[in-house]
Amino acid sequence: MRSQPDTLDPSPWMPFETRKRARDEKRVALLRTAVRLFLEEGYHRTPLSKVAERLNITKMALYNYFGSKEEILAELFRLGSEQYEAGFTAAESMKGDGLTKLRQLIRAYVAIVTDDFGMCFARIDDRELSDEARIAVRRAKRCYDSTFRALIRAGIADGSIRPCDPKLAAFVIIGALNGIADWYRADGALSPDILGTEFALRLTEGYAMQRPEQP
Amino acid sequence: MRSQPDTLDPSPWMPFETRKRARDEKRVALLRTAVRLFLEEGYHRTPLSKVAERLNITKMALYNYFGSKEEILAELFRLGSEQYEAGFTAAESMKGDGLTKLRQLIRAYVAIVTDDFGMCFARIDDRELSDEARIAVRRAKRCYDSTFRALIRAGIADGSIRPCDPKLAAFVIIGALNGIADWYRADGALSPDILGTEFALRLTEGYAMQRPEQP
Amino acid sequence: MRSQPDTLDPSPWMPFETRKRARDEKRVALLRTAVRLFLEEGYHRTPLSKVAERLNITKMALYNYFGSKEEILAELFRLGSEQYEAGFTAAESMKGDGLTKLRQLIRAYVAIVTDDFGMCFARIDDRELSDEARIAVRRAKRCYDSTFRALIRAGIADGSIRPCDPKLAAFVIIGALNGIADWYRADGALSPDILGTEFALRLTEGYAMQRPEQP
Amino acid sequence: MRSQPDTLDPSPWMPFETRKRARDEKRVALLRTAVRLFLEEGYHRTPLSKVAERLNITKMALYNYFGSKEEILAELFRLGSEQYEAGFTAAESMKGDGLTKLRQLIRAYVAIVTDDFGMCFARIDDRELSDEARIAVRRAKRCYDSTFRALIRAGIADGSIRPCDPKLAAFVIIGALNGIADWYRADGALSPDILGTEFALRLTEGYAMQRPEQP
DNA sequence: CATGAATGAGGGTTCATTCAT
DNA sequence: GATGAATGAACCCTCATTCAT
Repeated sequence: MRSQPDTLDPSPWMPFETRKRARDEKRVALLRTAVRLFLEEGYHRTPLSKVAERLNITKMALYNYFGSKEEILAELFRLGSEQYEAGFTAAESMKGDGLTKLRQLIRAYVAIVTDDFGMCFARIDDRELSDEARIAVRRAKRCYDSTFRALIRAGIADGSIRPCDPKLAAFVIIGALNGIADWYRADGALSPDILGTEFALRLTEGYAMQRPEQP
Repeated sequence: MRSQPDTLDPSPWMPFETRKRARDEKRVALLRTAVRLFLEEGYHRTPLSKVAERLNITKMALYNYFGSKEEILAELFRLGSEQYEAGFTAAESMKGDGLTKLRQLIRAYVAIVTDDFGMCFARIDDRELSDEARIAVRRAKRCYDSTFRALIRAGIADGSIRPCDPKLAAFVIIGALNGIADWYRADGALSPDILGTEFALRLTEGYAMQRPEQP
Repeated sequence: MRSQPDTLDPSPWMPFETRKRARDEKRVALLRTAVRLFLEEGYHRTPLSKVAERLNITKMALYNYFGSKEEILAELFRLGSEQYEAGFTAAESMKGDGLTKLRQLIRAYVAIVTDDFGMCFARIDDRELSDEARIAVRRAKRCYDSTFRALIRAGIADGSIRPCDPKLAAFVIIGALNGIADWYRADGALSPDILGTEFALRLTEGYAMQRPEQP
Repeated sequence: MRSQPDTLDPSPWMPFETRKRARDEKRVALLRTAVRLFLEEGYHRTPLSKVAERLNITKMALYNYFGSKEEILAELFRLGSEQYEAGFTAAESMKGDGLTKLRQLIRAYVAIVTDDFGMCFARIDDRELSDEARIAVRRAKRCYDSTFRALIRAGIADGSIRPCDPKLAAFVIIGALNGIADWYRADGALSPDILGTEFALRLTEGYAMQRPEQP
C-alpha cells in the first residue's frame, strides 16, 4: 500500500518505525476491543472470534499480537495495573495531610475504576490468569490496599482523620469504590469527575475530624 | 421385607417421608457443594464432574436433582434471594427511626453476604443465567437497592439521617457491603456478627445526624 | 384393590388367571402406547420415559414387561407381522381367480397398514432391531412381496391379469400401499374400508384383463 | 514463496479461486458422505464421527463447513429439494397433453428418488429438522403433490386421462414412486432410466384414455 | 410389581490453538 | 502478517439400563 517511503523522512528506519507504530496501534485496538467485550459479556462468554469480528479481522490474526487468550487478559490486567500505579503515585505524592491525600486517592481510584482497563483489573476474575500473572495481580491488589491503609494511618497520625481501624476503613472505602464498576455507565449522567468528587467527600466524612461544610 | 405391619409404626408413610427427606438432604448437599465450588473456582471453571466428585457420586447422579448446570445456578440464586428477603423483611419491620433500621439492614446484609448462598447472589455473574432467571435476579437486586434508598429517605424525613443523595449513599453502602464478599473468609478472625456491627456503625456515621459516641 | 377373590369363581387359580390377565392387559396397553409414540414422534425421539408418562407409570415399571427398548420394538414388529399373516392368509385362502385374490389382498393390506401395529411394521426403520429380529422382519417382508408376486403370476396364468412383470407390478402396488401410511389419519375422512376398496380397484385396473365398470 | 509474479499466471485471484473451489469440493464431499451414511445407517445411528472417519478427517473439521448436524441434514434436504424443482420444472414445461406430462414427471421423479439427495428428501424423517427447515420441507412436499394432481386434472380436462379422483391417483403414483427408494440399489440391474420408463408406463396405464399398445 | 437412585455409554458442540500456506 | 483449515481437549447432556429397596 505504502508505495513510497515518506519523502520528508529520509531515514530508512522510518518505515520500520511506521510499521512498528501501526503494529502497536493494532495491538492497542485489540486490547481495547477485548477489554470491552470481556467487561460486557464476561471473559468466558467471549470467544476470541468475537473479538476478532469486532475488529474486522480474523481470529487467527490475533495470534500475531498475543500468544493466547490468557495472555491478552494478562496484558489487560497489566494495563489496568498501570492505571492504578499512575493514579496512586500521583495521589501519594500530593502535598497535604492524610485526609487530603486520601481524598485525592479516592478521586484517582474513581477515575481508574471507570476506565476500561482499570475496571477490568477490578472486576474480571483473576483466577482466569496463569499462576504467575495471578500472583502479580494479587500482590498489586494488596499493595493498593496497603496504600489506602497507610494514608488512613497517616491521617490519624497527623490528626486529619479520626481514630479508626485503618484496615476496616480501607475495606469500606475500597468496597464502595469497586462497587462503582457494577453500575457505572460511561454514557450515564454521572461523570467520573463528579463521582470522584462526590465519593471523595462522602466516603471520608465519617472519618474526617472536621465535617465538611454542608451545602 | 417387613412381612407384617409393625403396629407401633406410627405411619406407613414413614418410609416415604424418610426417603423424601433423604432426597432433600442430598439436594441440599448438592447445592452446598456447588455453591462452594462456584465461589471457590468460578462457575465456568467448575465442571459438574467436580461437583459430583466432591460429593462422591457420578456426574450423572446430579441430573436426578437438577435438569442442567444452569438450573443449579438458578436455584443457588433463588436461595440467595431468599436470604435477602428474610433479612430485608426483618430489618424493615423493625421499630425505630430510619437510621436504626438502616443499621439493622446493614447488619442483615453482612450476614447475608457472608453466607454462601447470599455471597453467590452477590458475586456470581448473573449473565450465566437464562433470560428468565436473570431478569428475576436483576429485579430482585433493584428491589434491594430500593430498600436501602427508601430507608435512607425515611431517615432523612424523620431527622435521623442527614440530608444527602439517597441514591449515592445507597451505592456507597451497598458497594462497601458487597466488597466484603471479596475478602471475607469464614475461617477468619472477623465473624459476620462483628463485621455487621462494625459496618453498621462505620457506614452510617457519615450520614448520621448525631455522631455515635466514640469508644 | 381386589380384597376378595371373585366369589362366583371358586377356583383358587382364578386369582392367578386374573392377575395374569391384568398383566397382559398392561402389557398390551404398553405396546399400544409405545407404538403410537414411535409412530408419532419417531423411535429415537421417544424416550421410554415418555411412554411411561403417557401410561401414568414410572419408566422403570416398563422393565417389568420388557427387557429393553429394542425388545418392545421387536414385539411391535411381531404384532405387526401377525396382522400381515392374518390378512394375507385370509386373502390367499379366498376363492376366486388371481385378480380377485389380489384385490382382496390389497384390501387386507390397507387394513393392516392403517392399523398401528401394521403401520409400525411398514414404517419404522427395522435397523433399530437386533440382528436376529431384523432378519426375521426382512424375511417376512420378502415373504409378503412374494405373496403379491405369486398372486399376480397366478392371475396372469388364469387369465384374470394381463401379462406384466410381476415383480415390478408388486413393487408398484406395495409402494402405493405403504405410501398410505405416510398420509393416513385415523380421524380423517377416508376410512380404511373405503381406502381398501378404492385402492383395490385403482391399483389393479391397469393390470386387469377386463376393465372394471366405471361408475 | 513465488517471489516474482508469474506473468503467465492469468490471474492473481487464481489461488483464491482454487482454494474456494477446494473448499466447495470438500463441502460437497462431506454432504455426499453424510447422505450416504444417513441413508445406509439412519440419521440417528450415524454419529458425526463416522462421517468424519469416512472422510479421513476429524469430527471437528466438519464444523468448518456446517454449524451442526441438523444443519447438514437441512442442507441435504435443500439439495434434494433442488433435484425435485429441476425435474418438476422440466416436466411441467414439456409440450404435450396431461398424460404425456404426467409420464414425464414420473420419469423425472424416478431419477430424483434414485439420487442420493432426492432419496434423502423422500426417505429421511423430516422431524429431525428444525421447525423452520421442516416447515419448508413440508411445504415443498405439498407442492409436489399438487403438481401431480394438477397434471392429472389437466389430463382429465384434455381427455388424455380417464376421469378419476386426482388426489387418490396422485397418492397412488407418489406412493409407488417413493417406494422405489425402499428397494432401489444403485448397483442393481435396474437403472433409473429403465425404472423411469417402466413406471411411467405402468403407473399410468390404468388412467390412460387409450391403453398403450401392448408389446 | 413398582420405585427412586445411580450409572455408563455415547454424541454434539464450543473453543482455544496449531498447521500450512 | 494474515488466512483458512484442522485438531484436541473439555464439557454438557440424553437416555437406556442396573441396583437396591
